[in-house]
Amino acid sequence: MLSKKTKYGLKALSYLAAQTDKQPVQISEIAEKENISQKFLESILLSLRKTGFLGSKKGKGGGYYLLRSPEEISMTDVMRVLEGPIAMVPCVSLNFYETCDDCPDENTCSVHKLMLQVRDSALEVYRSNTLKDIIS
Amino acid sequence: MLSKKTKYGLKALSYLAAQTDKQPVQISEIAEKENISQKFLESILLSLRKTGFLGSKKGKGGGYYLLRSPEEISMTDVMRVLEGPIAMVPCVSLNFYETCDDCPDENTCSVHKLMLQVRDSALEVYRSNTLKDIIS
DNA sequence: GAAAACTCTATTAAATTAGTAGGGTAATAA
DNA sequence: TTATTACCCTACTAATTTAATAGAGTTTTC
Repeated sequence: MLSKKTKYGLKALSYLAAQTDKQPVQISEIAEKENISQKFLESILLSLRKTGFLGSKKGKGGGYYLLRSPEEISMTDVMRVLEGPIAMVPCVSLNFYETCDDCPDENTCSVHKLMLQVRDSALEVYRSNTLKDIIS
Repeated sequence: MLSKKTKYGLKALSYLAAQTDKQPVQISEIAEKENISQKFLESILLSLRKTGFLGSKKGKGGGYYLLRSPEEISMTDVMRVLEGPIAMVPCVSLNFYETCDDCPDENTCSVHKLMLQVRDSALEVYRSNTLKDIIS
Protein backbone atom coordinates (compact mmCIF):
# COMPACT_ATOMS: atom_id res chain seq x y z
CA MET A 1 0.00 0.00 0.00
CA LEU A 2 1.03 3.53 -0.76
CA SER A 3 1.44 5.46 2.48
CA LYS A 4 -0.57 8.61 3.08
CA LYS A 5 2.70 10.43 3.35
CA THR A 6 3.57 9.59 -0.25
CA LYS A 7 0.06 10.25 -1.48
CA TYR A 8 -0.09 13.66 0.17
CA GLY A 9 3.43 14.49 -0.91
CA LEU A 10 2.60 13.73 -4.54
CA LYS A 11 -0.57 15.78 -4.34
CA ALA A 12 1.28 18.71 -2.86
CA LEU A 13 3.98 18.56 -5.53
CA SER A 14 1.30 18.39 -8.21
CA TYR A 15 -0.48 21.35 -6.69
CA LEU A 16 2.71 23.40 -6.75
CA ALA A 17 3.50 22.28 -10.29
CA ALA A 18 0.10 23.44 -11.47
CA GLN A 19 0.72 27.01 -10.32
CA THR A 20 0.96 29.46 -13.21
CA ASP A 21 3.17 31.96 -11.45
CA LYS A 22 6.18 31.13 -9.35
CA GLN A 23 4.82 32.65 -6.15
CA PRO A 24 5.22 30.65 -2.93
CA VAL A 25 2.09 28.80 -1.85
CA GLN A 26 1.13 28.59 1.81
CA ILE A 27 0.81 25.25 3.55
CA SER A 28 -2.69 26.16 4.67
CA GLU A 29 -3.82 26.64 1.07
CA ILE A 30 -2.52 23.26 -0.09
CA ALA A 31 -3.91 21.51 2.98
CA GLU A 32 -7.35 22.96 2.43
CA LYS A 33 -7.56 22.38 -1.31
CA GLU A 34 -6.22 18.84 -1.15
CA ASN A 35 -7.97 17.82 2.07
CA ILE A 36 -4.84 17.09 4.03
CA SER A 37 -4.16 17.58 7.74
CA GLN A 38 -2.12 20.77 7.86
CA LYS A 39 0.29 19.61 10.51
CA PHE A 40 0.96 16.33 8.74
CA LEU A 41 1.48 18.15 5.48
CA GLU A 42 3.94 20.46 7.21
CA SER A 43 6.24 17.56 8.00
CA ILE A 44 5.98 16.18 4.48
CA LEU A 45 6.82 19.47 2.83
CA LEU A 46 9.68 19.90 5.21
CA SER A 47 11.21 16.62 4.10
CA LEU A 48 10.73 17.57 0.46
CA ARG A 49 12.54 20.82 1.13
CA LYS A 50 15.41 19.05 2.89
CA THR A 51 15.82 16.65 -0.04
CA GLY A 52 16.05 19.45 -2.56
CA PHE A 53 12.66 19.36 -4.26
CA LEU A 54 11.16 22.45 -2.67
CA GLY A 55 12.28 25.87 -1.55
CA SER A 56 10.53 27.87 1.11
CA LYS A 57 10.11 31.50 2.01
CA LYS A 58 9.18 32.68 5.47
CA GLY A 59 7.13 35.65 6.59
CA LYS A 60 4.16 37.32 5.00
CA GLY A 61 3.66 36.22 1.44
CA GLY A 62 5.82 33.18 2.10
CA GLY A 63 5.24 29.51 1.41
CA TYR A 64 6.64 26.63 -0.59
CA TYR A 65 7.64 26.51 -4.24
CA LEU A 66 9.28 24.06 -6.66
CA LEU A 67 13.02 24.45 -7.08
CA ARG A 68 13.04 22.83 -10.51
CA SER A 69 10.50 22.78 -13.30
CA PRO A 70 8.00 19.89 -13.27
CA GLU A 71 9.48 18.16 -16.32
CA GLU A 72 12.82 17.88 -14.54
CA ILE A 73 11.38 16.08 -11.53
CA SER A 74 11.46 12.30 -11.96
CA MET A 75 8.99 10.10 -10.14
CA THR A 76 11.83 7.71 -9.30
CA ASP A 77 13.45 10.31 -7.08
CA VAL A 78 10.17 11.47 -5.56
CA MET A 79 9.08 7.94 -4.72
CA ARG A 80 12.41 7.06 -3.14
CA VAL A 81 12.24 10.10 -0.88
CA LEU A 82 8.59 9.79 0.09
CA GLU A 83 7.97 6.04 0.09
CA GLY A 84 11.46 4.62 0.48
CA PRO A 85 12.55 1.50 -1.41
CA ILE A 86 10.79 0.78 -4.68
CA ALA A 87 11.52 -2.93 -4.37
CA MET A 88 9.09 -5.07 -2.39
CA VAL A 89 11.86 -7.09 -0.76
CA PRO A 90 15.24 -5.75 0.40
CA CYS A 91 17.16 -8.43 -1.50
CA VAL A 92 16.17 -6.87 -4.86
CA SER A 93 16.55 -3.25 -3.79
CA LEU A 94 19.09 -1.12 -5.64
CA ASN A 95 19.32 1.63 -3.04
CA PHE A 96 18.35 -0.21 0.13
CA TYR A 97 19.83 -3.67 -0.44
CA GLU A 98 19.87 -6.23 2.38
CA THR A 99 20.33 -9.98 2.34
CA CYS A 100 17.48 -12.20 3.51
CA ASP A 101 18.58 -14.08 6.61
CA ASP A 102 16.22 -16.97 5.86
CA CYS A 103 17.26 -17.45 2.24
CA PRO A 104 20.36 -19.54 1.49
CA ASP A 105 20.76 -18.52 -2.17
CA GLU A 106 19.28 -15.53 -3.95
CA ASN A 107 20.00 -16.96 -7.37
CA THR A 108 17.69 -19.89 -6.89
CA CYS A 109 15.05 -18.10 -4.82
CA SER A 110 11.68 -17.93 -6.54
CA VAL A 111 10.58 -14.89 -4.55
CA HIS A 112 13.73 -13.08 -5.57
CA LYS A 113 13.20 -13.95 -9.20
CA LEU A 114 9.64 -12.67 -9.27
CA MET A 115 10.25 -9.54 -7.25
CA LEU A 116 13.18 -8.56 -9.44
CA GLN A 117 10.80 -8.33 -12.38
CA VAL A 118 8.25 -6.39 -10.36
CA ARG A 119 10.89 -3.91 -9.29
CA ASP A 120 12.13 -3.40 -12.83
CA SER A 121 8.65 -2.81 -14.16
CA ALA A 122 7.85 -0.31 -11.43
CA LEU A 123 11.15 1.48 -12.01
CA GLU A 124 10.36 1.74 -15.69
CA VAL A 125 7.06 3.45 -14.91
CA TYR A 126 8.65 5.89 -12.49
CA ARG A 127 11.53 6.59 -14.84
CA SER A 128 9.22 7.49 -17.68
CA ASN A 129 7.07 9.85 -15.65
CA THR A 130 7.99 13.34 -14.52
CA LEU A 131 5.88 15.59 -12.36
CA LYS A 132 4.72 17.31 -15.51
CA ASP A 133 3.44 14.06 -16.98
CA ILE A 134 1.11 13.29 -14.12
CA ILE A 135 -0.51 16.71 -13.68
CA SER A 136 -2.07 17.15 -17.10
CA MET B 1 6.76 -4.19 1.29
CA LEU B 2 5.95 -7.79 0.62
CA SER B 3 4.52 -9.40 3.74
CA LYS B 4 6.17 -12.45 5.24
CA LYS B 5 2.93 -14.28 4.66
CA THR B 6 3.26 -13.80 0.91
CA LYS B 7 6.95 -14.54 0.91
CA TYR B 8 6.50 -17.76 2.88
CA GLY B 9 3.46 -18.73 0.82
CA LEU B 10 5.42 -18.34 -2.41
CA LYS B 11 8.31 -20.33 -1.03
CA ALA B 12 6.02 -23.11 0.09
CA LEU B 13 4.29 -23.25 -3.28
CA SER B 14 7.69 -23.34 -4.99
CA TYR B 15 8.81 -26.12 -2.70
CA LEU B 16 5.76 -28.18 -3.54
CA ALA B 17 6.14 -27.45 -7.24
CA ALA B 18 9.70 -28.71 -7.16
CA GLN B 19 8.64 -32.15 -5.93
CA THR B 20 9.21 -34.87 -8.46
CA ASP B 21 6.50 -37.19 -7.23
CA LYS B 22 3.02 -36.14 -6.27
CA GLN B 23 3.25 -37.33 -2.67
CA PRO B 24 1.93 -35.02 0.05
CA VAL B 25 4.62 -33.03 1.85
CA GLN B 26 4.41 -32.43 5.57
CA ILE B 27 4.27 -28.90 6.97
CA SER B 28 7.22 -29.69 9.20
CA GLU B 29 9.41 -30.53 6.23
CA ILE B 30 8.63 -27.31 4.37
CA ALA B 31 9.03 -25.24 7.52
CA GLU B 32 12.44 -26.71 8.23
CA LYS B 33 13.82 -26.53 4.70
CA GLU B 34 12.60 -22.99 4.07
CA ASN B 35 13.29 -21.61 7.53
CA ILE B 36 9.72 -20.71 8.35
CA SER B 37 7.93 -20.83 11.70
CA GLN B 38 5.86 -24.01 11.49
CA LYS B 39 2.77 -22.60 13.12
CA PHE B 40 2.78 -19.52 10.92
CA LEU B 41 3.24 -21.67 7.84
CA GLU B 42 0.33 -23.80 8.95
CA SER B 43 -2.07 -20.89 8.71
CA ILE B 44 -0.68 -19.86 5.32
CA LEU B 45 -1.04 -23.33 3.83
CA LEU B 46 -4.53 -23.51 5.25
CA SER B 47 -5.55 -20.38 3.37
CA LEU B 48 -3.98 -21.72 0.18
CA ARG B 49 -6.00 -24.87 0.59
CA LYS B 50 -9.23 -22.95 1.15
CA THR B 51 -8.63 -20.91 -1.98
CA GLY B 52 -8.13 -23.95 -4.15
CA PHE B 53 -4.38 -24.00 -4.70
CA LEU B 54 -3.54 -26.88 -2.41
CA GLY B 55 -5.04 -30.15 -1.35
CA SER B 56 -4.27 -31.85 1.93
CA LYS B 57 -4.29 -35.34 3.28
CA LYS B 58 -4.58 -36.11 6.95
CA GLY B 59 -3.15 -38.93 8.96
CA LYS B 60 0.10 -40.78 8.62
CA GLY B 61 1.79 -40.06 5.29
CA GLY B 62 -0.35 -36.97 4.90
CA GLY B 63 0.59 -33.41 4.02
CA TYR B 64 -0.02 -30.77 1.38
CA TYR B 65 0.19 -31.03 -2.36
CA LEU B 66 -0.54 -28.89 -5.41
CA LEU B 67 -3.97 -29.36 -6.96
CA ARG B 68 -2.86 -28.10 -10.35
CA SER B 69 0.42 -28.33 -12.21
CA PRO B 70 2.85 -25.42 -11.71
CA GLU B 71 2.44 -24.04 -15.22
CA GLU B 72 -1.28 -23.61 -14.61
CA ILE B 73 -0.82 -21.49 -11.50
CA SER B 74 -0.67 -17.79 -12.33
CA MET B 75 1.15 -15.38 -10.06
CA THR B 76 -1.75 -12.97 -10.38
CA ASP B 77 -4.03 -15.33 -8.52
CA VAL B 78 -1.42 -16.29 -5.97
CA MET B 79 -0.56 -12.69 -5.18
CA ARG B 80 -4.20 -11.69 -4.82
CA VAL B 81 -4.81 -14.47 -2.33
CA LEU B 82 -1.64 -14.02 -0.30
CA GLU B 83 -0.96 -10.29 -0.50
CA GLY B 84 -4.38 -8.91 -1.34
CA PRO B 85 -4.77 -6.01 -3.77
CA ILE B 86 -2.07 -5.60 -6.40
CA ALA B 87 -2.80 -1.88 -6.70
CA MET B 88 -1.07 0.47 -4.29
CA VAL B 89 -4.18 2.59 -3.83
CA PRO B 90 -7.77 1.30 -3.62
CA CYS B 91 -8.97 3.75 -6.29
CA VAL B 92 -7.02 1.90 -8.99
CA SER B 93 -7.76 -1.61 -7.74
CA LEU B 94 -9.63 -3.96 -10.06
CA ASN B 95 -10.70 -6.43 -7.41
CA PHE B 96 -10.74 -4.28 -4.29
CA TYR B 97 -11.92 -0.93 -5.62
CA GLU B 98 -12.78 1.90 -3.24
CA THR B 99 -13.17 5.62 -3.80
CA CYS B 100 -10.78 7.98 -2.03
CA ASP B 101 -12.76 10.16 0.34
CA ASP B 102 -10.25 12.99 0.06
CA CYS B 103 -10.12 13.08 -3.72
CA PRO B 104 -12.81 15.01 -5.61
CA ASP B 105 -12.05 13.64 -9.07
CA GLU B 106 -10.13 10.52 -10.00
CA ASN B 107 -9.74 11.58 -13.60
CA THR B 108 -7.64 14.60 -12.74
CA CYS B 109 -5.81 13.06 -9.79
CA SER B 110 -2.09 12.78 -10.35
CA VAL B 111 -1.68 9.99 -7.82
CA HIS B 112 -4.40 8.02 -9.56
CA LYS B 113 -2.75 8.53 -12.92
CA LEU B 114 0.64 7.32 -11.75
CA MET B 115 -0.61 4.39 -9.70
CA LEU B 116 -2.73 3.15 -12.58
CA GLN B 117 0.44 2.67 -14.59
CA VAL B 118 2.22 0.98 -11.70
CA ARG B 119 -0.67 -1.42 -11.26
CA ASP B 120 -0.74 -2.28 -14.94
CA SER B 121 2.97 -2.95 -15.07
CA ALA B 122 2.83 -5.16 -11.98
CA LEU B 123 -0.15 -7.04 -13.37
CA GLU B 124 1.74 -7.64 -16.58
CA VAL B 125 4.60 -9.24 -14.64
CA TYR B 126 2.28 -11.44 -12.61
CA ARG B 127 0.28 -12.40 -15.66
CA SER B 128 3.33 -13.56 -17.54
CA ASN B 129 4.69 -15.68 -14.71
CA THR B 130 3.40 -19.03 -13.55
CA LEU B 131 4.67 -21.02 -10.63
CA LYS B 132 6.73 -23.04 -13.07
CA ASP B 133 8.47 -19.93 -14.38
CA ILE B 134 9.82 -18.86 -11.03
CA ILE B 135 11.16 -22.19 -9.79
CA SER B 136 13.65 -22.99 -12.50
C1' DG C 1 -6.93 -47.54 18.89
C1' DA C 2 -2.96 -44.94 18.86
C1' DA C 3 -0.07 -42.12 16.37
C1' DA C 4 0.46 -38.80 12.92
C1' DA C 5 -1.01 -34.77 10.93
C1' DC C 6 -4.17 -31.29 9.93
C1' DT C 7 -7.62 -27.60 11.97
C1' DC C 8 -9.08 -23.90 14.68
C1' DT C 9 -9.32 -20.14 18.19
C1' DA C 10 -7.38 -16.84 20.93
C1' DT C 11 -3.77 -14.00 22.46
C1' DT C 12 0.21 -11.03 22.06
C1' DA C 13 4.64 -8.41 21.14
C1' DA C 14 6.62 -5.43 18.00
C1' DA C 15 6.58 -2.23 14.41
C1' DT C 16 4.59 1.16 11.57
C1' DT C 17 1.45 4.69 10.32
C1' DA C 18 -0.95 8.77 10.65
C1' DG C 19 -1.62 11.79 12.86
C1' DT C 20 -2.07 15.58 17.29
C1' DA C 21 -0.32 19.08 20.43
C1' DG C 22 2.15 22.81 21.34
C1' DG C 23 5.65 25.75 21.47
C1' DG C 24 9.63 28.18 19.06
C1' DT C 25 11.95 30.92 15.49
C1' DA C 26 12.61 33.68 11.47
C1' DA C 27 11.25 37.00 8.04
C1' DT C 28 8.40 40.46 6.13
C1' DA C 29 5.60 44.64 5.73
C1' DA C 30 3.77 48.54 7.65
C1' DT D 1 10.45 48.26 15.60
C1' DT D 2 6.66 45.80 16.18
C1' DA D 3 3.00 42.93 14.90
C1' DT D 4 1.90 39.42 11.98
C1' DT D 5 2.48 35.70 9.13
C1' DA D 6 4.32 31.49 8.29
C1' DC D 7 7.81 28.09 8.68
C1' DC D 8 10.39 24.84 12.02
C1' DC D 9 10.90 21.33 15.47
C1' DT D 10 10.11 17.91 19.21
C1' DA D 11 7.49 14.77 21.59
C1' DC D 12 3.69 12.03 22.24
C1' DT D 13 -0.13 8.78 21.06
C1' DA D 14 -4.04 6.04 19.11
C1' DA D 15 -4.94 2.76 15.74
C1' DT D 16 -3.65 -0.75 12.74
C1' DT D 17 -1.10 -4.43 10.91
C1' DT D 18 2.14 -8.03 11.07
C1' DA D 19 4.18 -12.03 12.57
C1' DA D 20 4.03 -14.91 15.24
C1' DT D 21 2.94 -18.16 19.75
C1' DA D 22 0.21 -21.27 22.53
C1' DG D 23 -2.66 -24.76 23.11
C1' DA D 24 -6.43 -27.51 22.44
C1' DG D 25 -9.24 -30.27 19.20
C1' DT D 26 -10.38 -33.32 15.26
C1' DT D 27 -9.72 -36.48 11.58
C1' DT D 28 -7.52 -40.13 9.14
C1' DT D 29 -4.79 -44.00 8.39
C1' DC D 30 -2.15 -47.87 9.47
